[in-house]
Amino acid sequence: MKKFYITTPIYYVNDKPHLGHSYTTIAADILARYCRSKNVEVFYLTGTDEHGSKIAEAASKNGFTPQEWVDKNVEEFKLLWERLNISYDYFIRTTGEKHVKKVQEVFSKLLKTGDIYKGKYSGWYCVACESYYTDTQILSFACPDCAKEVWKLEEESYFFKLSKYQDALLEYYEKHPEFLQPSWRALEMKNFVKSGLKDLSVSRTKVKWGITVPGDEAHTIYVWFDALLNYLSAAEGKNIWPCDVHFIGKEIFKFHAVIWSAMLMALGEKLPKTVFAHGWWTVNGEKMSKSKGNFVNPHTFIDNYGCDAYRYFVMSQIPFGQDGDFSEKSFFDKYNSNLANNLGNLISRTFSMLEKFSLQDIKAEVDKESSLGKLIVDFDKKYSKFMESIEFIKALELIWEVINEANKTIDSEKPWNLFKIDKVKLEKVLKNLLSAIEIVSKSLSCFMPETSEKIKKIIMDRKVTEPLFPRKDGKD
RNA sequence: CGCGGGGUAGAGCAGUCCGGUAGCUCGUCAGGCCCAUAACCUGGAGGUCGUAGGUUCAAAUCCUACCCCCGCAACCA
Repeated sequence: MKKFYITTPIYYVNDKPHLGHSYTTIAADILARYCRSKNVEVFYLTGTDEHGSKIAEAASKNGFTPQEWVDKNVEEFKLLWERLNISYDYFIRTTGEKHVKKVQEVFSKLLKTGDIYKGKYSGWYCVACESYYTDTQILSFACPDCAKEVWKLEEESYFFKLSKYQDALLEYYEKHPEFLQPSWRALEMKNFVKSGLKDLSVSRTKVKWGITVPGDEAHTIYVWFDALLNYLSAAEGKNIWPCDVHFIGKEIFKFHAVIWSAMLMALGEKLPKTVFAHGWWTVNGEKMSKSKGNFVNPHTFIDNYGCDAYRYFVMSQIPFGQDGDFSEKSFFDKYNSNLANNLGNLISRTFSMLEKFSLQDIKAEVDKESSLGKLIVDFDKKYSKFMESIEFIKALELIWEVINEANKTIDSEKPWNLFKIDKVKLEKVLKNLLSAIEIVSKSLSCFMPETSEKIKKIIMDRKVTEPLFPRKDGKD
């Protein structure tokens, strides 16, 4: 049996899960479900990143130990994934014993091979923000975040020999065009690597909440070095490395395309087959940010519209990879027009006709001569192509093409007239519609699992008991 | 000359590689239908395709210059 290993990033537990987190996780879920539907054995990994100074800070501010704090916050993520019907196979936490051990093991190994060495890190340090900044980030000796004075400091640090892998990385990108996607984003990464890589500081003396460097208690391991290794530690013993797809947001593309890849090279491990960086959401045209407090809380939309409507909206609103905008207005419009009117109403009218014309016993059968039938015949091939090239929006458009054509067919064939004049034709038309609905239900199972099940049940019962997506009123 | 993405109807986007009647969704207007969740179907209105030049019989599409928006520019996941 083929195996497929897919991951989301591990999310930093200090934030509550928002639109961005849910987007990546839903996308990965859709691909995972698609693969399972093709009888591929899937390992879908998600989890949380639980180390770092910000977490320690927040914990103490709230009167918790860091561990208590992350234990509490991780539940927020698990709850949301449950509500969104996320079918992950394993949830990794970087404070887990197995992961910690793996990270220290890797660190020791690279120390031994010389890919990690002890050196001196120097940079501009802001006492208030407790972090370092580079020359380019500093404007006239002021911290770019809080504008306070910064000081040139130097401290002992372990470094990863990132520079050593510059040429190997470029060669790898060249030989594996499918590795970094979308390709236009890959160009950015290539240019970045070409511009020259510096060795990466992978330990901190000022951060206490982290995995300690084996044999050197004064240092903790840099959170990214720790976090990236989750993909490897979670897979240990499962014989599924290399990973097939890392789904990530564009803001962390570099960490995956460059640092993670170099780490794997240093370890002698294979690189993942694909790293796919999706775009960012704006909200009502504005960037999501803490200062604006405009993070979209998925729960609000799940409460009002349901889990599947939410999954549908985020996938249908923008092509996967590009940036896009989230607004309640567009959510509302899409819900009504695509889900309630097109899909929901198609199901309603079809099954009410079956009942009205006493044709509940007929079986689905494609009329290959009809334009609807032609769509159905070509469907699987096109659908698979879009899913496999991670063009989710195109797969959805294809499904809606069938839905719209089915609605058109009803209008042009006028079954209510056929009922009076041509019962043979009537059956033919309705059988064709049934096969359209079957294929819609089947192909929607990755995107909207609950809805897909509901439609299946409607097909079985030959009866709609309640609307799939009740139309919403009250918004302009 | 740091790197990259983008500027096409009221909104959101496709089309640009491989020039040839400017297309889709939503909204809007008119008509149709009556099976259906006031849903569905058909048609109309609405764009000098960021600006200025150039190549060509023909440019949203190719070339040149410029303007505007948005990311990235490594130690905050």
